[in-house]
Amino acid sequence: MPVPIHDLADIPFFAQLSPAERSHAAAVLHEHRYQAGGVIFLEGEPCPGLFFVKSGRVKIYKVAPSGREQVLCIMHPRTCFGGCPLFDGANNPAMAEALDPTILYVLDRAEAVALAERDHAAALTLLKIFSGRLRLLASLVERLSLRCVTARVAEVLLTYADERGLPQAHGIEVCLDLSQHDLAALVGTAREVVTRTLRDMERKGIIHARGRRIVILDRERLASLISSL
Amino acid sequence: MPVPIHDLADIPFFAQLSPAERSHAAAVLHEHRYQAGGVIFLEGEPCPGLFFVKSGRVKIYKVAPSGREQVLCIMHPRTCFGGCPLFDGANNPAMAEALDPTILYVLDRAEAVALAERDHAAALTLLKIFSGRLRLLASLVERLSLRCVTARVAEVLLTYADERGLPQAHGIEVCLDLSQHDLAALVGTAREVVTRTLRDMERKGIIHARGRRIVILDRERLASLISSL
DNA sequence: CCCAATTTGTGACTTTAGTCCTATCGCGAC
DNA sequence: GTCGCGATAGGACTAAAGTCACAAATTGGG
Repeated sequence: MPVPIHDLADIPFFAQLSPAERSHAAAVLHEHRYQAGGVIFLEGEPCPGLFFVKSGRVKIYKVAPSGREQVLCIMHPRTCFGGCPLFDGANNPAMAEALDPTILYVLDRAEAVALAERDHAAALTLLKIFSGRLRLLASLVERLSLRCVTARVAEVLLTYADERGLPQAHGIEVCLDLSQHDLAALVGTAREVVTRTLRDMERKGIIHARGRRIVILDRERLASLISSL
Repeated sequence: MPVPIHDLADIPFFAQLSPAERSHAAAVLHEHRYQAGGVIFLEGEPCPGLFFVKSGRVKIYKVAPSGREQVLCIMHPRTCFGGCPLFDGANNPAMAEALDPTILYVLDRAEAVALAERDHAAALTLLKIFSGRLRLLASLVERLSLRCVTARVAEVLLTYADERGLPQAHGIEVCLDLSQHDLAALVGTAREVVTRTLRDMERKGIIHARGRRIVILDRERLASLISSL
């Protein structure tokens, strides 16, 4: 399954490659499709390669024996994941699952390693990507350890509002496009606790939740919750 | 303050450089000394460069407004830290503080970036290092989110036992060389909780704690605590 | 050796968050 | 429409962890 070159241009990692490398990549990439909920890989398995999200979203997460999940990161289109096992030689550190119907481009393990070893610019790009990822995980650790559930939920809402919020009559409308189960896994708590937290915010007039769409009525108060407790 | 070249040979990052790059590094490195408790850098500051631990240990951590700390990582001799801001362009994601009297070698920000851009092997080495760091943080997130305090303490004890434990008459002796305050920050809880957890394990005959030295009496039972709750 | 400062140990209490269970809602398939 | 299923709401209870206050022990300087 060869991948059209022009489809690679909008993925930053490929955009940055030399034209020669880019067309070589296009020739060796594989396209994979998943339906929502489809498993991409499991923790502990050897990593098949470097994954790029063409469309859809991918949830990278850990699972406890009890079944509780903790999301590490949700990968959006144009981003890549699955790189760390290629360089530290170990297996997948977490699970990956499609949140939406998703199309991924996969660069085989051997091809990806060879590319990083052959192309200095590609290696530097990966270094940048990994740096950002480290920062993200560090801040996740901070939130989990040092902030209460309310603060964590508030932060997710505000982050999404800033990135994707639609200004509206009564406030900013955010569409998380996550079930409460996934939202709970994202903030590291149980589903019921998220329900209660959202209800609470609604009762206080801070947000108005209708299904997956949430309208932020009082941005100030929501922001102040981030530092609560 | 030039650094003797032979002092660099035992730091993996430098060992892997070409002799020319290594001697250039030696010429531009700065040596910094800190006493125990000395602040190396603060979260949010611009990062001055890439740090290498010659001797001593460095605690990388986040602080809450309340003063509670969460350790991300304790850096031992021969390891490096402070790299991520060099490549993602942002500021320090966390604090760094010496746990012991510590000697660091510092490669200026500009020198470090230039080295990674000039020397492909150095970039790949950093990629390996960052990969390991990502895995470490991911597992920290997992522990914080999905495991109880007892399990987290048990895991730290066993990890140290495997890395540094001295076989002894009644079990394996571990010297954490951490105050309970730092141990609490390492597992992400309050000091009192760590005290109680250790006392509990002692009462059950799993460990015997005398000051900072802990003897693991029943490895099996300690290991089984890791999956508790 | 002794004092001050830090570290450790403990009890009592509060708060937060997790669990269990049941009810209701809402959407899609048919 | 309506049946059924998964998602959401919510009440009641439990358990884990955080907090506070203070006592005891240890350590390292002088």
